[in-house]
Amino acid sequence: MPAANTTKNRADHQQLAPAAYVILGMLRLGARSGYEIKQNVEFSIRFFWTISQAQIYPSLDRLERDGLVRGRSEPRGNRPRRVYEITEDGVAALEEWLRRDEPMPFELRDIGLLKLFFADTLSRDEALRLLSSVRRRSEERVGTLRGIEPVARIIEDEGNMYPLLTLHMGISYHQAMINVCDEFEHRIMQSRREPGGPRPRPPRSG
Amino acid sequence: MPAANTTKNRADHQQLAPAAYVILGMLRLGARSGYEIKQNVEFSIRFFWTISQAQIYPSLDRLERDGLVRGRSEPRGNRPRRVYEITEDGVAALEEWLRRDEPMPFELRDIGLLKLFFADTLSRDEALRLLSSVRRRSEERVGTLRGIEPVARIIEDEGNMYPLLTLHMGISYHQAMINVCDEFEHRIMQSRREPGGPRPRPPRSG
DNA sequence: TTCTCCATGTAAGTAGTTACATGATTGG
DNA sequence: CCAATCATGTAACTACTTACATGGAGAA
Repeated sequence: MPAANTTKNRADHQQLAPAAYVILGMLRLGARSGYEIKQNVEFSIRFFWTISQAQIYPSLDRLERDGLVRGRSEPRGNRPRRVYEITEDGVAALEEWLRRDEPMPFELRDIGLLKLFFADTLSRDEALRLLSSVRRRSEERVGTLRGIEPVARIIEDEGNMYPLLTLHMGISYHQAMINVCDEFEHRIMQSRREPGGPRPRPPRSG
Repeated sequence: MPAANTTKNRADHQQLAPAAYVILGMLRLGARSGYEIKQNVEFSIRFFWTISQAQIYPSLDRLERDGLVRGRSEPRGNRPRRVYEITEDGVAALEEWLRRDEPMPFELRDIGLLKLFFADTLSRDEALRLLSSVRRRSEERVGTLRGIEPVARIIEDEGNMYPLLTLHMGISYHQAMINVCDEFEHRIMQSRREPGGPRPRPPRSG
């Protein structure tokens, strides 16, 4: 057999960086320029995936070299502009990725939960203030997500139903967080004795 | 007045990296060595915050220089070991951080949701397979989290109730994701006509 | 004219991880 | 005696962001 891939021959279904699949996916959904890809990302997946402008253009170049996208210059007046479309190979690569059975880590970095975890150091009222700011944050997030819903319904009418599903996931789990906050707040408020509340004794002392 | 802070004098409540607050918080909760801090992180906050071993030791050094922790050598037999405790200044820094009113971004990077978002490219059955793997992932997560609950209750009995709260948040929002998956699956299964299902027409063609 | 949007490109920085290295202790 | 655990340290890498730079088009 010929010495096919030495190190990083990515043309033949070697796996790409996640950002590359995002680009392929957005092109398939109708985005055309690097700029539009970034817009779409900001309007849709940014709640569970981000991609910076600086990644997009080099990534598009590479995808074109690999034959997964096809680009052509289409200036707007005098302003340079390059539009892309996904190739058959690109669709194949995208679908292969979607089908691929690989671990899908759920990576969360949440300063809110982090602070909350350590909130026992604070007085009860201070801790409750922190809790309520975490709740508010989720309420706001639910608000923005609900604002996006009409657009997602349009996308659905165009034959893509999964964007709406992921939107519902976002709404639901932030709603769940709100509910837990509320429950906890009520429990605490009921067991209210001394206003302000004493700090708990330090751990490992009893 | 004396020329106090030139650039990075962090002793006087300049803000630290999140990792530093994690270390302070874990010390307050009873962790002692760098090793124990890492263990505790893995057993508790890793679901919404991670910290690699390589960060811990340099960070402890710096905290000690700043007077926020106090360390002393306490070897186990011949094996070197350095134990730390949080100082009053350290507690103050920790509490200042907890009280600080700053934006608390909810940063999620989730390949599962990302794939799901683009799932309309797949056939219906393939998409449903993907959906069910996302659901399974959350089910497993709920399982592990429930497994931790008894420990969190012990922590609560020791006077720290917020770790249990953050644990409940994790359980609740994964449960919420499971529910959304189930609902969607049922809706799809009901509207089943042709087995396998046709691919949706590409967008922007009508 | 000025502002915002469209549109691309890149240099520099950094926060973080992976990987490796070392070695003592404990339990089976 | 072997494996797992305890315990620390650091070099190298890399993925990613921030920041800066450029400039045309269209609207107010």
